[in-house]
Amino acid sequence: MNELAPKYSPSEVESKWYDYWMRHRLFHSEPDAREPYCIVIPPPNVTGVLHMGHMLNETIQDILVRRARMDGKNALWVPGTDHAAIATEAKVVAKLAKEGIKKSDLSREEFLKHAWDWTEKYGGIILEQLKKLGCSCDWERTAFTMDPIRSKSVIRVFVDLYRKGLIYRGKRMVSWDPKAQTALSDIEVVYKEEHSKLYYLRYKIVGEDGYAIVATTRPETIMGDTAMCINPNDPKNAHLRGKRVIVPLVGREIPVIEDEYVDITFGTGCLKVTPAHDTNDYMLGEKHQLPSIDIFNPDATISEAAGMYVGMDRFDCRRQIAIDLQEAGLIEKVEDYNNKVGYSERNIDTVVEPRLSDQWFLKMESLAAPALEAVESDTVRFIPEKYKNTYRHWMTDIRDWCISRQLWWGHRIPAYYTPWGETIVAETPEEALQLARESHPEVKADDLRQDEDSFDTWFSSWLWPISLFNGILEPGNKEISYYYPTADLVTGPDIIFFWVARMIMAGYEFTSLPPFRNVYFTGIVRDEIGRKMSKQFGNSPDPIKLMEEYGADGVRMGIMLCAPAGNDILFDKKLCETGRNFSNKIWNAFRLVKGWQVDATLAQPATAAFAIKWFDSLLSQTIEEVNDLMAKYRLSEAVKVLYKLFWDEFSAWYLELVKPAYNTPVDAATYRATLDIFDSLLRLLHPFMPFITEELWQHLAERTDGESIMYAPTPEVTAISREVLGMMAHIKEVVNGVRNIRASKNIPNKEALTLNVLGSWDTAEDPIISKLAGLGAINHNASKDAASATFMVGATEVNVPLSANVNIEEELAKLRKDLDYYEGFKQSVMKKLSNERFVANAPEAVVNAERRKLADAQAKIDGIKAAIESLS
RNA sequence: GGGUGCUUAGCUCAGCUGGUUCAGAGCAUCUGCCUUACAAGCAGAGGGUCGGGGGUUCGAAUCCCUCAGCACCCACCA
Repeated sequence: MNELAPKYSPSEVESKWYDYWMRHRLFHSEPDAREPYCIVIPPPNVTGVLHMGHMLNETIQDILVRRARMDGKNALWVPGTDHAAIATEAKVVAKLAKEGIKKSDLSREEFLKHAWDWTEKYGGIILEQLKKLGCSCDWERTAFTMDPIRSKSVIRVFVDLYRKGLIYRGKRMVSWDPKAQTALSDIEVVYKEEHSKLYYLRYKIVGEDGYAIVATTRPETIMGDTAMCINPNDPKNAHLRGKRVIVPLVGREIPVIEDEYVDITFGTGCLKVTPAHDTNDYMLGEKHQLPSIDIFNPDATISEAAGMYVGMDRFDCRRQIAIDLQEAGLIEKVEDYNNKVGYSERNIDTVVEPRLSDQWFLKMESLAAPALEAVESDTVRFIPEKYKNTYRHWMTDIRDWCISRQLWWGHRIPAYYTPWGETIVAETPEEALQLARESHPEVKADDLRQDEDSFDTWFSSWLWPISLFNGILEPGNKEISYYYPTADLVTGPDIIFFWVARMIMAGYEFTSLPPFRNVYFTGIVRDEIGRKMSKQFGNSPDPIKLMEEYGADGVRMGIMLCAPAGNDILFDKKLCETGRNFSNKIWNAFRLVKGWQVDATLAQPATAAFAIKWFDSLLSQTIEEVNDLMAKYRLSEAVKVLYKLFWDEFSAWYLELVKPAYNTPVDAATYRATLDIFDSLLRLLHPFMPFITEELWQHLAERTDGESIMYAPTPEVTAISREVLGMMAHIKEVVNGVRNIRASKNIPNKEALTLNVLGSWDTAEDPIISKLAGLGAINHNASKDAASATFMVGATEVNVPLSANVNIEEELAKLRKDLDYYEGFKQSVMKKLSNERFVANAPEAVVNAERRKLADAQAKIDGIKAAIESLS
């Protein structure tokens, strides 16, 4: 085994084992008698590539799935991708533009052909990347939100909701993305604070000399003004009542209306009303029956209806109109102003425009009620809990969901318009035709016109946990009955409304059950200076390169070491280095053990027997701790605990204790026990570091083809001996004392030292201490050696006689410093104990602990004093 | 404007139910070691009045109030 290289190189190992797992279908799950454990992947965009956010997410999911599998559950992780309507369509449009093709020149079918080509070419790249990371997804179940089952599910759900009366179509003011030229839902608008200008415009009062001054941030919309509004309770504008004013530059006469909506304190208290381009103005327009002039084209250039600046971009128009107004003397003043501007979530450089259009909506109120209750009652548990508040807030004030998009890439809305103006919603054109013929038997298929719009991406992904098991089309089938509700959902808090909330609603609406039991919200991955990682900043390291550099296990460790649930994580490559170093540590510990020669005739040394007893206790204790942390989803802490166990306890203490001298064999019992311990450690680590653990596990025992550590059970807690743990703590204290002396006096490890104990302890510890501290002898109840270095173990003084000259002053100074510390400590304890109220009120155990502290401190002080005396 | 978090060592953060596992970890720094498992390593060391102030309590990093700073989410005020 010593032919193993001194450095672990992950690359071949990783691909070898992934192939092995795949070949033996070890990720595959079918319903059986075991308890199910299921996670559905938050489907990444089909044409996306892996970024650090995914790395975090998928690593966590894989840890949970692998752990559940080793806990004996029938674990299933279902992978898949999302068609990502706007994002993908935008990519395809951009690609076509490069080739000189405009979307508007293509038919719907032609465009979709391009989009599918694109999907086939780039789709699934991200899934291959997940394999590199070690994700144990059941690839035989890979799904796509636009594959036949998922598509049919979406259509069926729409028809169902329509027939339940929860869907309506209407002309509404919606947020419009002028670049993608589609409507958006409210939550797809991202507001950003911006420095802008507040223009004070002069509206001439008809029949008078004066002007009414209106403050606006959007002077380019004046062509759409159809009224000016004042507050009826505003004395300073009372003179405008019933008057008419003239829109500057435009010259149109508009009425002055009154409405309490207007804020008297803002600007001049006069508001220009542009019903076509502002949500509030739209409401005012409806209320006061004002005409509406839509001055924008769908791409937000100025339309014919504006009558001027036609064809100009809205922002160019704003600049130009400001100049023209200035020249015409129609600007009173311009102020700096900060306001919030809405951007399109998917085209983040595009300012959305409120726009009146026909859209499809889903009524949310009845859907929200059970979904809210589920989270409030912890039927669906949020981790961390703080997101319950966010969720409640949104759910109690939920607005109807605009589900139609003016896109081609997506599920086309199954609504058919008849020549006589009826709307028929049906799953297929055939069904629609049949329904149409009930009233008009003569109607032909060509007479029905299908709605051009498609669905919001989230209108398909909200069904994901159900549709993956075909639970919409075949409710109650074997798979959905077994795997659903799924166990855990792992996702980012940024899509709590987009996805999580809606899945819960869909769960109750279509299955009467929650879609999952627990939602683990990860943090947002940021770079080392706190910026969100994104392509725009170019601050996201390429995960594939990271894995090449540090190994998938190293990267997984790196990201988990800094990923507490719900807190943002500042990712630093250095953590992957820590992860890689850890892999190497495991590798080398293994090299050591496998390099030992075994001599079956040898008796087991007491040192080794003790070490095994101690480590078994420690292992059990740690398993308990890790179980608890895993149950609380504190994965990051679990990882740290295991890291410490392997590195600090197993490698630095245990292996040093059982290690035979160079070129001497080890006894069989110790060897066996060490392999067993190694086996337990590998199993504990496997969910976090699947590759290296599988690689080393194969060397521990013979195994048949197809066996894997993946299915080795999580180690169980056996006996924990407080006594042995206590002994080891004492041993470490003595050893550390000696090592400290060696370090400060520059004594090489090879030089054997003698220990004079001015007192005694269990001599069973002595061989262990000697081995670890490099001692020649330990003398109990010894007397003081004049030339020696001193340290305290508890209240017992320990001397190390030194051949070299001892600096008495230095020793004394050290002891006096210790003395000061313990005197101070004793004072504080005494103060506590002399406080009657403390003694009366504190629990007895606490008081007793304080008394013990006092006694210990006193003993220590006496010991130190004696030491000082003997030196002076 | 409303809400939710955060502030602990130079940096990034743990610290769950107040009390000897309460002042911790990793990284960084410093010292000494290429000691045949590992320099991607080993053995040591230094470093913090737990953001400020107040309160509750026998006892506060931990609970409450308040101030300051930061972050995020939600909200139609031009």
